[in-house]
Amino acid sequence: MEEKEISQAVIGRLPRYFRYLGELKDQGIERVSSQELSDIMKVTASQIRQDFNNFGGFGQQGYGYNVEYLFQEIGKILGLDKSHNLIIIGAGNLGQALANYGNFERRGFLFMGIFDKNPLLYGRKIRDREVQPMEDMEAYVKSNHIDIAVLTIPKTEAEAVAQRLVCCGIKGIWNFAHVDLNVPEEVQVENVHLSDSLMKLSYNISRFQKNR
Amino acid sequence: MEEKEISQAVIGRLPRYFRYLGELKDQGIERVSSQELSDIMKVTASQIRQDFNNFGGFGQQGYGYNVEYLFQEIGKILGLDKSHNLIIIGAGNLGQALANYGNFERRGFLFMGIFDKNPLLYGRKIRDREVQPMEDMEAYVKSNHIDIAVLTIPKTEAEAVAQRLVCCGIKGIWNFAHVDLNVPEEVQVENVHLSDSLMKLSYNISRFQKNR
DNA sequence: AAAATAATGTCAATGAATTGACAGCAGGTT
DNA sequence: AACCTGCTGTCAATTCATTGACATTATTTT
Repeated sequence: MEEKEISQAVIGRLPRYFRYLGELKDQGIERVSSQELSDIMKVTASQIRQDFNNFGGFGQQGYGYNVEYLFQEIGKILGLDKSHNLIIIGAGNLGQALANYGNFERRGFLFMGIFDKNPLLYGRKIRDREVQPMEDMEAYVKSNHIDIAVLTIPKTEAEAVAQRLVCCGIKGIWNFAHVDLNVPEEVQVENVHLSDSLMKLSYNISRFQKNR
Repeated sequence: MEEKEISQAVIGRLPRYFRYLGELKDQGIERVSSQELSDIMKVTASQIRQDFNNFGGFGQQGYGYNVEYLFQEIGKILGLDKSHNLIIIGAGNLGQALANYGNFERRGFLFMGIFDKNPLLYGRKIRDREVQPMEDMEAYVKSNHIDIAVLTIPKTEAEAVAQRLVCCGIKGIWNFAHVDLNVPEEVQVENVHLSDSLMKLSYNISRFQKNR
C-alpha cells in the first residue's frame, strides 16, 4: 500500500472546496462539473481535477461530480468524519472568544475545557466549563482523550507549555502565539499568526498606493 | 521606474523575517549573516538572500546584514513605517477580543472604533471606544481616515458590508468571515479563515495516524 | 600592504505547482 | 441502437519557486 504524499498546497485548498460544496449542497444542487466549480471559485478547472485526483477520482466522465458524495469524501480526507476533543490554553480575550465561538462544533471539534494560570479566573464559567488551573492540564489531557490544544497565551510561555503538551501525548497544536514552536514531528502544529496576516495586508495596501 | 512584481510567496515570509530580526535586535545583536539566520529560522541561506534581494540588497559582502537596518527596511517594505487606522465591524466575541488585543498598536495599527448592528451594544465601552451603530459606519470611515476594516460578522452579512466599505473608500479589509469577498482590485483583502486552518490541522493529524 | 577569509548578490540548475491538451468513457439524443 | 456531446482522468508543457554554485567584494589578519 503505497500512499503518495500530498502537497500542503493541495491540502490548503481542500477546506475551500469543502465550503463551496457545502453551499451547493444546501442549495439542493446534485451535480457539478469542474468547469462550473471553476467559474464559481475562480480557479482553473484543470487545477480542480488535478486536486481531486490526488485522492483517486471522485467524478464520472460525461457527468461530473456528485455534490453530496464529493462533500462527504473531502470531509473524510480532512478527518471531519471523526470528532476531535480540544482544550484552550489561555483564558484571555482570544481564548474566551474561541471558546464561545460555537461553529467549530458543527465540524466535530468539541470544546472540552479551558485553562489559565491566573487564579482569579479559576472557576469562572465559559461555555459551561470552568476555567482550570494550568497544573491540572496534563491530567485532564490524558484522562479525557484530548487531541488538540489551542494556544492563546503570550509567546514567552508558549514554548514551555507546548513541551508539556507534547509530553502528555497531544496530537495537534493550534498555535495563536507569535512564536514558532519546536515540537517532534509526531505532533502537528498549525500556526495562526494574526500579526503576520495583518502585515501582509499592510504590504498590499502600500504596494497598491505606490503603483498609482 | 520599472518595479517588478514581488510574489506573494516572498511577501508571506517577510513578517517572519521581521519577527526574528526584532528578536535579534532586542538581544543587542548587531550583525547577522544569511547562514546564521538560516540556522535559526530553518530555511535555506540561499532563500534568505534571494528574498532580500528582491528589494535591492541590504547586506554587504564579507560582513553580512546589519540587524537594525534590515529590521527597519523590512518594516518599511511592509508599510509599518506609516500608521494605519482601523475599525472593527462586529462587536461579538472575536471583534471584542481583537479590539482588546493591544499588540497591533505597537506596529502602527490604531484601533479607532467598533460597530455593531445590535442596539443593545450601542454605547458599551470597548477599549475606550463606544460601540456605534452600523448606520454610522460610512460617515465615520470618511471623516477619520480609516484605512482598514476588520470584519468579524457572520458570513451572511459580510458581502453586503464589504460593498458599503468599498463605496466609502476603504483601502483594506481584514476578513474573518467564512466567505470570499468580491471587491474591486483597488481594495486589498486578507482572509483569516479560522475553520480552514483548523481543518488543515485535522488533516495533518489524521494523516499522521494513518502513516503509523 | 598584501593575503586570507567571509559572506553577499546573482546566475544557472533543479524541483514543484499550475495550466493546457486530449484520449476515452458515460450519459443523453435522435 | 448508433451517434453525438460532455466531462473526467491523465500526460505533457509551461510557469513559478527553491536550491546550489561561484565570482566578486568587503573585512580582517598577518
